[in-house]
Amino acid sequence: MPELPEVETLAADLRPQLVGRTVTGCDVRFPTIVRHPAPERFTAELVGRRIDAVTRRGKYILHHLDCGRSEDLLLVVHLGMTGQWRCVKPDAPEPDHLHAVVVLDDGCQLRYRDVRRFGRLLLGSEPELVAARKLPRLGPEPLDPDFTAARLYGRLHARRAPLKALLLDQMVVAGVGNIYADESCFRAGVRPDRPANSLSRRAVSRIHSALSTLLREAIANRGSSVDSYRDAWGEMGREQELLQVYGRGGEPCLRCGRPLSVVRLAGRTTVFCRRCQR
DNA sequence: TTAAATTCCTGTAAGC
DNA sequence: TGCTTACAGGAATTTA
Repeated sequence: MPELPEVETLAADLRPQLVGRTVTGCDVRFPTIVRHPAPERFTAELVGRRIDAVTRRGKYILHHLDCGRSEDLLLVVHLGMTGQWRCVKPDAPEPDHLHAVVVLDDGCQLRYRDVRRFGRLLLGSEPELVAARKLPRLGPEPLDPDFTAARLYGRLHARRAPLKALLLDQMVVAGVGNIYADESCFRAGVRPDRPANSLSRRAVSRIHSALSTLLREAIANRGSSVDSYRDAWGEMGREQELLQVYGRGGEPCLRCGRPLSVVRLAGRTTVFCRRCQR
C-alpha cells in the first residue's frame, strides 16, 4: 500500500521525467477515477498545461501546472491501495486495469493503473479542492521540522480514540497508513489500542521519534512493497524486509519471542506485542 | 465534535 | 478441480 515513503519515492522518480513537459492529450477510460471536475472538463483543462513541479503532500502526488493564476493549478493523484502512476514510452504494452492515460509533448505516456480502483485523480487549486470536499484538510507533514513531539502531543491529548486510529487520521498527521502506524507503535513500545488521552508526553515523544526515524529509513529504502506497490520503474522497494510487526500476526516477536497479537482497530488489522508494547 | 460503522472494489487464498 | 467465502485496506460517507 502506498503510504508516505512510497509516494515520496514515486514523486522523486517522476520529477525529472515530468518537469517542463506539456500535456498534449488525455484519455480517461474509467470516468469514476476522476473525482473532480467532470471528466470532460478534467481533460479540457489539463491539455495544454505545462508541468512546473512535482511534489508530495501526505499520500497525494501533486503536479503543479502552469496557469495564469496566483494559486497553483494542481493535477492530484491518490493511489488508494493498488494504484500505479508511471511514465512510459508510447509503445510500452498496455497493462490490465488501465484507467487513464495522459500524453506528454515528448510522446511519453503517464498511465494510471489501479486494480481495486480505490485511487483517484483530481484537477484544481488546493483551496478549490478542499472547498469541494475532494481533498481533506490534511494535518502536518510528519517529517516537517515544525512537526515536533509537543505538536503531536497537542493533537492527541484531548482525544479518546485509540492511538492507532489517530495516527491513521490524515487530519491529525498526513501520510501514515496501516504499515507505518503499526511499525511506529512497536518501535515506540506503545500499545496501538491505548486511548490517546492516556499517553504521557514521554510516550508521545517516543512515538514521534519512532515515526520520523521509520519514515526516513523507509524513504531511504524506496518504500515497502507488501502488495502491488512498485516504483516509477516497476521495481520493488526494500523496506518490507525490515518490517517487524506488520503482516506478522501470530509469529514470534523479534524482540521477546512471544507470539504477536492481532486485533482490529479503526477497521484495520493491527499487529502488536503484548509484552513489548505497554 | 467525535468516534465507530459502512461502503467501494477485485485478486488471492482458504475451506469444502 | 471447482466453487464459495472471507479478507486485504484509504478515505468518503453515514450513523450514533
